[in-house]
Amino acid sequence: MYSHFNELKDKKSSLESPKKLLSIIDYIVRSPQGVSVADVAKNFSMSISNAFKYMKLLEEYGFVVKDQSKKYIPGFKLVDLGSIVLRRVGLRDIARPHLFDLAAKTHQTVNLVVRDGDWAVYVEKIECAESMPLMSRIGMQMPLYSTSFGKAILAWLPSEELQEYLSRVKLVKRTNKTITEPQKLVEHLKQTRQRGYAIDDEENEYGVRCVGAAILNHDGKPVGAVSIAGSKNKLTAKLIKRYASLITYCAMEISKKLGYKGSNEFCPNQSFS
Amino acid sequence: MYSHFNELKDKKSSLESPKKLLSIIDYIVRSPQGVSVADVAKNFSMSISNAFKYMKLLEEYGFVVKDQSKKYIPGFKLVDLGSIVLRRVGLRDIARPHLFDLAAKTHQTVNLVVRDGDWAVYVEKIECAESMPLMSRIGMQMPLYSTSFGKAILAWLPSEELQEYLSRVKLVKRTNKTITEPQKLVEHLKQTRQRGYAIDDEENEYGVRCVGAAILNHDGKPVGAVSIAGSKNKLTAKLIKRYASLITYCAMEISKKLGYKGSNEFCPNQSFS
DNA sequence: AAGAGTATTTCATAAGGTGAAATACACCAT
DNA sequence: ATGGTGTATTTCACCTTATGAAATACTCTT
Repeated sequence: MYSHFNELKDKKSSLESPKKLLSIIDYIVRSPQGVSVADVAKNFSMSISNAFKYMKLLEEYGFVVKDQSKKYIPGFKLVDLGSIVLRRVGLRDIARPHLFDLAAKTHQTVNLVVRDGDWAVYVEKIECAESMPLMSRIGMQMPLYSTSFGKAILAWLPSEELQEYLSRVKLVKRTNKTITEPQKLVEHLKQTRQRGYAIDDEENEYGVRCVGAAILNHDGKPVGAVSIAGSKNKLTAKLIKRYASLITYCAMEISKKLGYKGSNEFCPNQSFS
Repeated sequence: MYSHFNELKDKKSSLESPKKLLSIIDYIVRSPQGVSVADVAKNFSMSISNAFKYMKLLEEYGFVVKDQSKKYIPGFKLVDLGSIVLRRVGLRDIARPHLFDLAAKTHQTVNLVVRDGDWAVYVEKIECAESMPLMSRIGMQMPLYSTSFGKAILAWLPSEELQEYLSRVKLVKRTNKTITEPQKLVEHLKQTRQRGYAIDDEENEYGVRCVGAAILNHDGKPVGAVSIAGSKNKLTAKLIKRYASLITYCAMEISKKLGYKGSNEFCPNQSFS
C-alpha cells in the first residue's frame, strides 16, 4: 500500500476520489519505472476497472502518458504547471543574475530558496561543471533549522516569530551534527546574526558544507536566502570566509532590489539588536 | 466558466469529481492574482460549500496555500512534482554541459526539447543576460511543424512516420510565415535535412528567428533537438550560418553520447536518403 | 493454438459528492 | 462599539456517481 495515501486516509467521507487521484499522481511521479493499471489497483486497494478509469482520466489531462512498454509514466503536464508556478516567484527573476555572478566567482553550486511556512523551498539551483552532485532539487523543501539558508532566515526573524517556530517545529536529527536543542539553536542563531551569514557543517547531509545569507524585503523580513554548497573537503574554513563575504554581498544586493533599506531601524522587532 | 473544464465535460459520469479537481488545479495555476473559494464556486458552477472542500483538499496536499490576503495561490507541490518528472529525462543531464557551451559561445537563448508525440516539449532553457526575453518556458509544448527544433525532428523522421504525422496534424498558421501546406512542408524538410539544420524565420512568434538541430538516438531516431533563439534583427543570415555549424556540432555530440553511430547506414527508413 | 496476464466495457448498488441552510468569521462604515 | 456585508466553514439529508464483479477484448508467451 502506498503510504502517503494511508496517512491521510483517516479523514473519511470528504472528497475521497479526488483525494485518491492526488495520491495516485504522487505515486506515479515517484515510480521510476512506470506503473500499470494493476499496480495502481494493488497499491490503492481498488478494483482494476476503477484504477483504469483513474489512469484514463490522468491520461486525458496529460498527467500521464504510456511509454513503449505500455506502462504509465508521468507526462509533461506537471512540468508545465510547476514551471508556471515557479514563474510567479518574482524573487527568482530578480536574484538570477546575482546568482550567476556568485556561481562564476565560486565555481560551486549556488541555491536560491524562499520561505514557505516552516520550510525553505529551492526555487533556483545553479550547478557548475566542477561542483559536486547534490540531492537538492528545485521545488524540494528543506527544514529551516538545519540548513544554512534556513538558519539565515531564522536568524533574521523577529524573536517572537522564532519562538513560535520553535514551539511548532520538532528539531529532528538529520545527521549527528544537526542542532536539536532549541536553546542551542537560539544561541547559534544569535552568533549567525552577529556574523552576518549562516553555516551548515554537515547538519543535513554528510560530506556537505554550506554558507547561507538571508534576503530581506522592504520591511526587513527574511523572505528567502542564498546559499553556496560544496564538499566538506573543499570548503575549508578559509574558503568559507571568502565565500561568506561574497554571499553576504550578493544577498544584500538582492535585498536592496526588493526595497530593503540596508539598516536596522526599519525592523524594530529583531531578535538580537 | 472556466473553458478547459467545459471542453472535457461532455464525457459524463466517469470520475466527475476527480476531473473537476484537475480542472481546478489548472485554474488556480493560471490565475495570477490568486483565487477565493467563491471564485472557484463561480467558475465551476458549484456550491461554495463544495468548492471549499476542494480547496481544503488541495491545501492539505500542498497544491495550494493561502497568501496574505487569504486568497489561494499555488503551493510548491507542483514545482516539486514537475521537477521530479523533469529529472527522469535522461537526455537533459547528458545535454546540459553542451548547452552551456553553446550559450557561452553564442550569448543567445539555448533550448533543449524532447519529442512528446506530435509535440516538442522544452526541458531546458538557458538564458543569457543579453538574450531577448521569450515566452518559452520549461514544460511548455510547441508544434513540430512550425518550430526550428520541431522541423529538425520531422526532417529526420522516416518518411512513413512523417506522412502519418501530416495526416494526423492540421497545420495551423501561428504567424503569416508559418508553412501550412503539407507539400510545401515536406519540400522544406527535405532542404532542412540536406542542409543539416532547421530554421524558423518568424513562423511561431513575430520578431524571433531560431536555428535547430535534431538529436538522434542509437538507432538514428530523432528523440529531441537543440535550438538557438534570437531576435530577427540580430540573427542575420551570416550569423545563422555561424550558429548553424555550432548547433549541428553540439547536437551531434549529444547524439553520440546517446549511442548514435554518426552515419546513415543504421537508419534505412529515412525520408530523404 | 492455447493459456496467462493485462486492458476495457458494462452495469447494479452503495458509498460519498452535493447544495441548502445555519454558523462563524473578518472587514468596513457608521 | 454596532450593524452590515461579504466570505469562510460546518452540518446534514438526498441522490448523483464512484465502485467492484463479471464479462469481453486484447496482448503477449509458450
